[in-house]
Amino acid sequence: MEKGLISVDRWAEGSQAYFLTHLHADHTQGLTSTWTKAPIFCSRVTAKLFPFKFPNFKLSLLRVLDLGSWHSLSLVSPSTGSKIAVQVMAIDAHHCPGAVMFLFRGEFGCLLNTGDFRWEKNSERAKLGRETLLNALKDNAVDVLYLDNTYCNPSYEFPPREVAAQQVVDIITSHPEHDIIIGIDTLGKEDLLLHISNALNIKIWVWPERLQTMHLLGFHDIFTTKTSLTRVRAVPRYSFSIETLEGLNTMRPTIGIIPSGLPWVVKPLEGDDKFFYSLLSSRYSRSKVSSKGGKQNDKIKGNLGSVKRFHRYIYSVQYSDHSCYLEIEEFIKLVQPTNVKGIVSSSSCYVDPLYYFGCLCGVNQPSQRLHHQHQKKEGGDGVVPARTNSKLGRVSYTEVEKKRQRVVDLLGVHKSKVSVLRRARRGVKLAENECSD
DNA sequence: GCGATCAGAT
DNA sequence: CACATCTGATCGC
Repeated sequence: MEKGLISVDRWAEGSQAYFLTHLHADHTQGLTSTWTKAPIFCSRVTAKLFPFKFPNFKLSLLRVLDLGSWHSLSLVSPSTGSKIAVQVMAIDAHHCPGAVMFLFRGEFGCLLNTGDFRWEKNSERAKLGRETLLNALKDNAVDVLYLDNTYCNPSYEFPPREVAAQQVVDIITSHPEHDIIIGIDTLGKEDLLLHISNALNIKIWVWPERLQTMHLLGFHDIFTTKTSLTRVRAVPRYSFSIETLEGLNTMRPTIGIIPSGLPWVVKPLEGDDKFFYSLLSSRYSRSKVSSKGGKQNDKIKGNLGSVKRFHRYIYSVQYSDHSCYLEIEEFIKLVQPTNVKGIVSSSSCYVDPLYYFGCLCGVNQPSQRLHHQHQKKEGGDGVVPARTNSKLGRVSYTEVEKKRQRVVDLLGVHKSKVSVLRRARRGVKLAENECSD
């Protein structure tokens, strides 16, 4: 399939159909209320939330895809003018409300773009998703998997969300006299808040725009904007800081909980050496974290093993809407793609999924790998540009046959000119600062 | 002055 | 480091 037919979460000129996996800002940059380029395909829940984020958007351009069934669209080859039939299926991505993966098939082959996704093994919802995917893949081998590689490193381990949610509840119940604030984004982590509300039989405070979102999602009696009704408040994550907590504690005893798969980084403040540990990597988070309170802070009561209290007022709980490393591995084993490409493209921390999972993919069977590496040295045009993981001091790269290359260029990979330029600029900076590599 | 874009911070 | 998002500065009209 040629370039310029389809874009997933990319909004540059030149495609005939655009696909939106979910409504987080990093997947909609470039998309505006004045959009007229072409139809946008998304899930029903995303379509419902869409006008709230993009007021005055011309809604006739939105196309809802129901989950789990094939939809056909007919595109036109820009070069030959001939019709190209494309089928697409949206599959629950278990990320935030409305988030889906897109599975495409056509004469070009079969492509799967996960968007952002979480692939938990045991929840009922996850089992359903697994069945849907297996059924869809029954007759199709995935040529290229575009993968949410956010946590594509074995050091990223965290429990299922159900477990993490209970940890949050346990923290709250162990602070019966405290106000609680929880840092969240504009979308996502609703299940966590529902779990808290159910377990403790309380309402949860949210800020007014967030309440509107909750209402659009169909939650009507659980959330409130009246501070007096509850001691648990979900606040915007960007407003959540040590200073915020220090300030709140001058009024009432308050603790903060930050739910994230990432270890939370605290930078020491000048002249304040009371307590601060930098959790620079989850590698450390499993071993030692201690404040003046010592180990009792580390494990509060029984099941709170991965909960970190890294400040007297702040707890970090590993509640993540992205897949951990082992879940990514499970997913790749299930899909068995010929090739994998990461969709998280932030400059310096990109990990090529093939670095860890190449051996699970058709194109990198050991027997072929050596052959391809030899070819690479000769500079064949089937080479995908290499990415470096300088932290590991290793270079990872992918090799595909020419036939595959055309598919690679198709989906989810063409970036806007701006982002290319920006990345190039950052690349220059990096090169200046860390030229040792 | 306004919207779009970018750097920087949380 | 990054998650996803905000603020404030700058750019182009």
